[in-house]
Amino acid sequence: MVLRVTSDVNRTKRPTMVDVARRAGVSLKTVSRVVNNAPHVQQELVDRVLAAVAELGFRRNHLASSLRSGRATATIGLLIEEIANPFYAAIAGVAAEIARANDTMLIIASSEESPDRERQLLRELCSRRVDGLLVVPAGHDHSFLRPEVELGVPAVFVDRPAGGLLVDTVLLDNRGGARAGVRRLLDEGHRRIGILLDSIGVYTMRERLDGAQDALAEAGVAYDEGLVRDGIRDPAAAARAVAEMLDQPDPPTAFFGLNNRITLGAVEELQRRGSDAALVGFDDFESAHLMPRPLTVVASDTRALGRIAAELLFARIGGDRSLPRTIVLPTELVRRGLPRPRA
Amino acid sequence: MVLRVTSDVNRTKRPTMVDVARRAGVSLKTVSRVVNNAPHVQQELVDRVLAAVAELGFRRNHLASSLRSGRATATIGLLIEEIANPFYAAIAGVAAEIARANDTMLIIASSEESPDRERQLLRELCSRRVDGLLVVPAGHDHSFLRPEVELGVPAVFVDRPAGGLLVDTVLLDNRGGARAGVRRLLDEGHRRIGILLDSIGVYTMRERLDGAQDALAEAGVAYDEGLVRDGIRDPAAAARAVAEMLDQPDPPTAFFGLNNRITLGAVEELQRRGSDAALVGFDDFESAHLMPRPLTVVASDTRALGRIAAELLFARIGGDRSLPRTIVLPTELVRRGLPRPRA
DNA sequence: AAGAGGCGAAACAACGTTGTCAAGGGTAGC
DNA sequence: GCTACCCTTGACAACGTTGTTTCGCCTCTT
Repeated sequence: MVLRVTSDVNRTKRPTMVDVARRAGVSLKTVSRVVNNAPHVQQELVDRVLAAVAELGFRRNHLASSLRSGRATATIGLLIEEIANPFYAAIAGVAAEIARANDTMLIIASSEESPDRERQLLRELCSRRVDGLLVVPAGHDHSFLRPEVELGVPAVFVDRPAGGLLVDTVLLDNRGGARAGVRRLLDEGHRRIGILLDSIGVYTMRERLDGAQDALAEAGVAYDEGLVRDGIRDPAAAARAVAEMLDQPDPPTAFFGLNNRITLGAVEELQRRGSDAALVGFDDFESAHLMPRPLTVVASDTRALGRIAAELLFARIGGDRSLPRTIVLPTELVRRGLPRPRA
Repeated sequence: MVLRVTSDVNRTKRPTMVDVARRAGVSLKTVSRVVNNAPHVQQELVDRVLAAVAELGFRRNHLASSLRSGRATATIGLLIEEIANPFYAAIAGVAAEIARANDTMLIIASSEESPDRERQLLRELCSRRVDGLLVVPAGHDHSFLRPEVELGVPAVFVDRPAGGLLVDTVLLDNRGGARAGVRRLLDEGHRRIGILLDSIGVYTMRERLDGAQDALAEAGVAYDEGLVRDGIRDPAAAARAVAEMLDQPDPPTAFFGLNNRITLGAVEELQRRGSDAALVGFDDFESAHLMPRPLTVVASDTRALGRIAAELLFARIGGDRSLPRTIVLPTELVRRGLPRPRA
């Protein structure tokens, strides 16, 4: 027998089942059985193998394992806009919990609102043979995913619908929520309502704007495009927009912020000025109840959104072959913020 | 030639390079070359192969690829406590950005403060042959990672040090920051300062408590254990603790919240009562400047924490073999919140 | 015109694991 | 005592890809 000097020197290569087998004096297949807790292995051999595994620091190569077995990779992909945004962080949080409950790892990718990047990332996820995809879409055409979906990779779209692809979808009642929010302002007597939105190109924003228009139409108030500001990406931009609108002749007496970051910026500016303009915002946020002024928010259960989507995905992974569903979650109008100090 | 009926029927199996090769009438290896943009392939064959790839919807199997080539998997693992917490979300956000800049995917796993789960998840990540690990540790013993680290899997610990393992570490100046925060309260004349912390078992909490004690000692103020509340996990618990302490005889005139969630709960309770007790909090948060009362926070650059750690990790992945480093980032005392309304 | 050299393409092996099958040995049933 | 069956173990092939080697052919050189 050739003396092998590599036992301690060859630290650069990871030990494989072959190494473990040699060390334990058993066959490769027996190692495989022990590592996978397969039955019908003598206790003594099990012990020898486990000892060798521990001594060598062997760790099964998950890549080789799932390549050979053709079984699932126990990985799902989550595509969102941006992790640091609390809305997506909440979705990612539940997705992680549910993935964990299903012994599955979670790959998170950020599209940063770019359809190109979205396509590239989804392709990359597929190439890693994820068992399923959770997607908050940035683009409007997802037909490029059709081959994958037909090949059996389940996908669930979250918060916004897919374009050109019939898949499970979980949405919020954006239109109804916005309608209720604006109606509240109208009920309070406001007739000039400033509307602040991120980007009209985004599905949720269009829906919310439609809902706002619904409420205006129902109340017989003319829709004034001069009161709508598009392209507001962050709180600072929202604050500037509010400032500009208030400085105009015949300024708005109320504002409707179409997402949480916009609302935050609007609160800031109104507070800075001591303005008593009313404010309703879409999306709840953790510290909304501590806002220094009364604030009505169109709240939705973000965790439920993520949970339902993830559960649906794992049902599909588990073999559910029923027709794709679209689920719409309700929103709720909630009064938040601190009571206004007496004048 | 045998007529193959499988072309459209066999939708259940994914096309492989062999299928593409057959379709394009070239060898397997030529397909591999085309897919990998290798040189020395006739343009005509390239076109035929690409056409076959498109027709079949072929996507390279990344598992097989990195198994065979032995190259990196272009994946890193990030272990944190909980994604939904803004602190970790910020870290995950930068980690994702930097991973993306390095054409790498990011697997995020949540330990939920459980050392057992932490060990299990890290092992699982290693078994997937990630190229590197970013770890916000939950446990205190990480010697189980030694075999992996010695085998060349780089690991960078973030926010808390590793136990029993010499690896790169990026920390905040917890002790110095807490010392500065408490000193501010002492300078303002406070002598009874309530201290609220999550868990003394957590490194950062111990450090911050030590820093608070430093400041007290320097000012010659006796450390009163009765003013310290441990085990405060969420804002509601913080609010309850503040309420209890204020209802005691000889209540604190100031509070020090040792993390953002605790501070949030304390703000809430102080505001509810209209108490004028002072408050300093460790950790900044997005809406801190909108808090309804003056609030001094020990702010640190969370994104920098994540960025430096991720950059260090990719330097290691890129081949940096220098000795492990420990980097401590400074904190800053910042006045936030709204000016107190005139009495 | 013949040899050298290089390029294009294919055949083959291998990555680390698991599914399949076969074989040896022991035991139970008749 | 012999067959049949099960338990245990191992040899071998295969998953889908890429590194290596080989081979043929074309071009360039002298």
